Amino acid sequence: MANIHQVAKHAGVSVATVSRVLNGQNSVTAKTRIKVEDAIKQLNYEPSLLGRNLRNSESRLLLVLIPNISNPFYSEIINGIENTAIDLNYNILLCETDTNPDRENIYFDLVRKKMADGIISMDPAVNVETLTKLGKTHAIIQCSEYAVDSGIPYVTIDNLEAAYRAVKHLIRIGHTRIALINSDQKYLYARQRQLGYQKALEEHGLHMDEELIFHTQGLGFEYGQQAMKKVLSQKQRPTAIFAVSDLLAIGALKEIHSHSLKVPEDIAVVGFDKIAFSNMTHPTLTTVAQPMYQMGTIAAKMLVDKIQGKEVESLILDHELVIRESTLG
Amino acid sequence: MANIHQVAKHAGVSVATVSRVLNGQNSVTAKTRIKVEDAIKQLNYEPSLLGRNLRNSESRLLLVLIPNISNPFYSEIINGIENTAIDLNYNILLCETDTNPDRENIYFDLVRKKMADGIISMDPAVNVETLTKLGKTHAIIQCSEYAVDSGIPYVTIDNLEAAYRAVKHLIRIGHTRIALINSDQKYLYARQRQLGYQKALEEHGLHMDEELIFHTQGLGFEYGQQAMKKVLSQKQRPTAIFAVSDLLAIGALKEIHSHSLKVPEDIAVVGFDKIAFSNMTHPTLTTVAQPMYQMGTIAAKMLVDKIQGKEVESLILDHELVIRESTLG
DNA sequence: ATGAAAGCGCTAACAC
DNA sequence: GTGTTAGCGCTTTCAT
Repeated sequence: MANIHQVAKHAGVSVATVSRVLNGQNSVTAKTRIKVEDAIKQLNYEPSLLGRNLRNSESRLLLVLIPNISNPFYSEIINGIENTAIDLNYNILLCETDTNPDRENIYFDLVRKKMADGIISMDPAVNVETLTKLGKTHAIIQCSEYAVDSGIPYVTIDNLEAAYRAVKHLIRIGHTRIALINSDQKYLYARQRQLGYQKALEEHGLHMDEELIFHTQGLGFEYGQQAMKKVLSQKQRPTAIFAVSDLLAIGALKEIHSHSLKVPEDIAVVGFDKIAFSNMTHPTLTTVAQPMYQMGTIAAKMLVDKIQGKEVESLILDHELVIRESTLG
Repeated sequence: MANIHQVAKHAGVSVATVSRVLNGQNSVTAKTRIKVEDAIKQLNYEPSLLGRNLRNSESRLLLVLIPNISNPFYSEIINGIENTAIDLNYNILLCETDTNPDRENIYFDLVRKKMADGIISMDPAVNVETLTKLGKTHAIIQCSEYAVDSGIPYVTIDNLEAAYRAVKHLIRIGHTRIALINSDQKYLYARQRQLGYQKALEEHGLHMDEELIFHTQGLGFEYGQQAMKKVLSQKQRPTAIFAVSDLLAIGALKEIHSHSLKVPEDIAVVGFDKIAFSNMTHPTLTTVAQPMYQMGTIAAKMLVDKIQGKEVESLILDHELVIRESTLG
């Protein structure tokens, strides 16, 4: 593997000139440029990013912290991040935290040790103090979930409003006994969506029955299924379910079916996120669409801006209620 | 941000000694070590990986090339890769190729330019020649899919045998008219699974009807749905479907339902991969379990071995037919 | 337009 | 056990 010195020697120029050619500076004669390019080709030279990055004090790597890679909600976001990163000549270091502080700390070290230029965090609650502190000295953006007073810019949607509209839809089509399948209250979105649920009920003079609120221990469908089991064991069964994620809603759907009940005839179901699979269930799932791809795109742009020292403002994106079969009739 | 020199100065020792402390060498007096550690703490020093990596001519990054991040089949594999990488003190650079040669080339450059120490490729067919060539000079492992004569080690399963068993199961429970929903034949696994399908039919003296073989243009469920539409438009409807992936099978399921047909009563369905969703469908999906997590684990180990110059052997892992509701009765 | 040389932050060979 | 120093491969300032 040749280095820049050998190229310079072979081309009969100085390393500075080679570097100029490499970086497309126009202060090089066409003739000299040709010589250098020939040498590069002949020696099969590839400039080392290790050298360049050290010199430039940057890694051109963005750390993406994601709780769980298997959750399809994040796939779309990552898509947006990656495409934007590529455009801006960055690459992403995808890191799964499993909501584990130790794990997250390993990844934080990458930015502390200059192996990453900044962080997009999607699970800031894991380690709020550390994140907040790190945010003072390093470029960080929060995406979807955010720690409110971390002072770190975020991009997200209005979860309260979105949940409010979802539940209002259920009320509008005649439901009065609506269960909430929520995840752990440690998540900001969980608290916000619950507030939206309450707001809708109150606004329509419906009694908010604590017995109709179920909290899951995890985010996978199996937890939706478990929760639904509890819902169905109630003496007075609700006629509708609002689940705070499609995954939970799909688990609920499964459980409803296994009791030979029909959706939406016996029970209507609304999910949240509009993951691809929500359109493949039987029946298809009414859900709240989040602009996942766009959110990723924006988070990446914000982060690169931040890295470059620009001012960055938090952003709240639009959502949309998508009515499908699970709430028909 | 302090550097090693400032730490050395502050501690009253040389940079070499600081480096020794940093790397846990035991040739340092306890007293000296303390001094250094104090200085590190006081200065809030974090060693730069940029410097270290340049010096060591390594990046400690593994490039993971994946066709599509939204496909849940890969999520589990990536999980295995990442956990193993962390254990071995590496990190992963996750890159989505979208089966696009240009895109892949951008990523190949990362390893050519020393920003990654090796590659785990999951879609080697995109760019076989380039990959083969790169494999001569760089550490590469193929995972799941592989280019047969690239000479690059791989870890996978026996796709022919797995498909053979899946179809045999359908035959055993009485089906004689079995359609194949296959993806593009450009994929090795698609060709291998089709051979397994044929083998099972032949072995039972069943006629292989070309009209029962359907090729999709893509891998998402919408393509399974499309294919199923064609299947159902046949004059003589098959009684069973073997789809080469769960995603396709789930799309097929959807289409079957929308024709008010019942699975497995009217049509039995078998998928492939055992993705998490395959247990959430209605009915649950009979499928072939691939050891995705283990495959990722092994691929990562193989790659690190290769990077360290060790000999690496290709590996074929076990699979398992998981019989669920979609083929009951 | 080009070259010489310093230096990014680190490790390790060598000397004591 | 510790220090001195070269050098990993690059970019950039300052000369010329």
